[in-house]
Amino acid sequence: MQKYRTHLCGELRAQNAGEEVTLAGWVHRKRDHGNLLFVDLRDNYGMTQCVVAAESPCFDLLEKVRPESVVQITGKVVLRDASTVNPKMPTGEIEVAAAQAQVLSEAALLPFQVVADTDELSEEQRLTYRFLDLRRDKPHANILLRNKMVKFVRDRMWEYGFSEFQTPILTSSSPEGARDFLVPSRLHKGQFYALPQSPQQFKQLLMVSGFDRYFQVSPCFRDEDARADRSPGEFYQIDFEMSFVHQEDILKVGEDLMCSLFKEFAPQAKISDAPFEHIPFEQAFVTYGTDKPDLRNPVRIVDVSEIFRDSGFGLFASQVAQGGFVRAIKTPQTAGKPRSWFDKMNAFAVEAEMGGLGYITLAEEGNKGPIAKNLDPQRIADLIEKMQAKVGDSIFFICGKGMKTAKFAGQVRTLLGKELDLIEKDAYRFCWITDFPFYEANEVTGAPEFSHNPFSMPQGELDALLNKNPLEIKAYQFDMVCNGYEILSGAIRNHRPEVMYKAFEIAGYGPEVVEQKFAGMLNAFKYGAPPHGGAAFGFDRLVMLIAHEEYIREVIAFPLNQQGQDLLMQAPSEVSELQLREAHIKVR
RNA sequence: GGGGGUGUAGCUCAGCUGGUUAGAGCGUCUGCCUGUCACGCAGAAGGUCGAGGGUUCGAGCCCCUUCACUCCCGCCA
Repeated sequence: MQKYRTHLCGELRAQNAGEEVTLAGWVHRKRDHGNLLFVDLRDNYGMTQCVVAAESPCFDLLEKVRPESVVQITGKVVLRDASTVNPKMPTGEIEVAAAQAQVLSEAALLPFQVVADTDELSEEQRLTYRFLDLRRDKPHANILLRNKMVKFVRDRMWEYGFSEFQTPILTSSSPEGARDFLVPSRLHKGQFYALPQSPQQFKQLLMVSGFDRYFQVSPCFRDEDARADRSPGEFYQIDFEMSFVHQEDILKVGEDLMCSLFKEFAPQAKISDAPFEHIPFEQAFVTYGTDKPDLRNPVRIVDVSEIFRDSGFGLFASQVAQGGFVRAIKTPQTAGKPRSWFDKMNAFAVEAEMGGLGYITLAEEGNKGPIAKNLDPQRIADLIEKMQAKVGDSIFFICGKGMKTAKFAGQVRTLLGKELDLIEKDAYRFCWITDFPFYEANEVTGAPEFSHNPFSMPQGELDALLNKNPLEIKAYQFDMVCNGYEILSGAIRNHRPEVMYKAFEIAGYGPEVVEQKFAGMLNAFKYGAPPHGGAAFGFDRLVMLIAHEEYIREVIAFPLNQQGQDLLMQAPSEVSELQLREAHIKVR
């Protein structure tokens, strides 16, 4: 039987001239000169121009065939004249003189132009016809990039001595965290499986089983609303877990993996050297106003509350006296900005319902701005010293209480970085956020409750739980952040039942709750569990960063839309009465 | 659940202060064209202005309701 193709569409070069070849692919573009026709034939690997003379037996067929049809073309490779060489195409030195052609699959009229490089298509169009969208250069390249990255990561993990596992997709509802996707059980009326939010408990059980180092490219399911950097429904993690390790051993693996991955796939970019900076969680909210700082932005936030304590500037002084704080942001060479620019910054604060954004500008002829008039010279001098500010700089002030104000300072930092074009270009800047609080106070009652992850080990272990103020206990828990995205979350796990009981007791749960919620794991820990810990990278986000995409759906072949629907497969959809009956489901 | 934006030809969009027959580019179709590579030239077809209601002599434009998509907040151990 004749082969569909002898060569790929990106393959032919000048040295193939004279060979008879057969290509198969999609009709990318046609240029019809009446008695001479050019057909660009495209496949996964590239594009080749086929030239069809009026005398060719396949002229009529190719002249009529629609774009995006799949055709097979046989002919001789011919060198192009110097004047008709196309230096933009890798195959531009040659063309195939079509002698025979066959339409393998005729394309209907297209809903949109697949090859148009100017029009931005709507998300809805693209996802409804995702198979066409994925033929386009950039989406196609993104998926291939993802494919290479997953192989790279897998190879590295194997080199590091990790074993690869598969863990169940049909499992039980997890006690904390996001909303579960539920799957009704046919055999057990009224009972449900849940899709895993992560393989958390399974990977810990594998450690108890003695496998030492686990990893998985693992699908995770969370029934929460979408964001630009958060795909609805499902996503993939590079999940790993290690036995007999301390926190720094896990960090080392994460750093090595990221440094090698980003050097491989973003060789031109500037990349943080390992070890990455460690920023304690609470410090992150002071200096950056967020727990996922973009370190490409050089702007920093400084606490200057003490300078305003008991000062003549009543508004700030009274906030400080009431337990609030004043945070300052220095911006270089902004004193010359027009008044309107400072007004714009202030308007941002007003819109965020933060009152306003006071500032001082340090100019030769004297300090200006609303704050300068109300603060005595000594305090201004202290401020300038603390901020290491100089003539030409401005200092912005954020004053208030609590997390809301801290986060607002972070928004101002981001705005100023963008506004003044200070964000470092072509760079990936990594850091660790460490020392997450183990408990946080309930907003209403003030009682301690788990702030993040009840699986993680409190720093100081049982001793800390017994002797410290719960709200001051930190966890061996950490995130990795790159360019403002949280790309990893991990922890040293709590593998001691007695510590777990105590940790839950402080959060207000009796032993029966621990036994009920973590039956499997707790039972396993009673029979000899190694100290262990691990982490998981958000793989889609890594691809997104390297592909320079703003939206995570750009690196997922078949993403759900924002409403969690698959427009192509029409999911979710209604099911038959029989299916419902077997699943013991009655739809109201 | 809340807030913002968008919705006009197959696609991407314009449409002024409410005023004649709703436009452009691309695509499609027809004709012409032997060196293009986003080929070119000439012509044609193509519209429930998201839907419903209202105001008005008159609505793509104003008002109300509603739907869809999208971005953000909530949510995401």
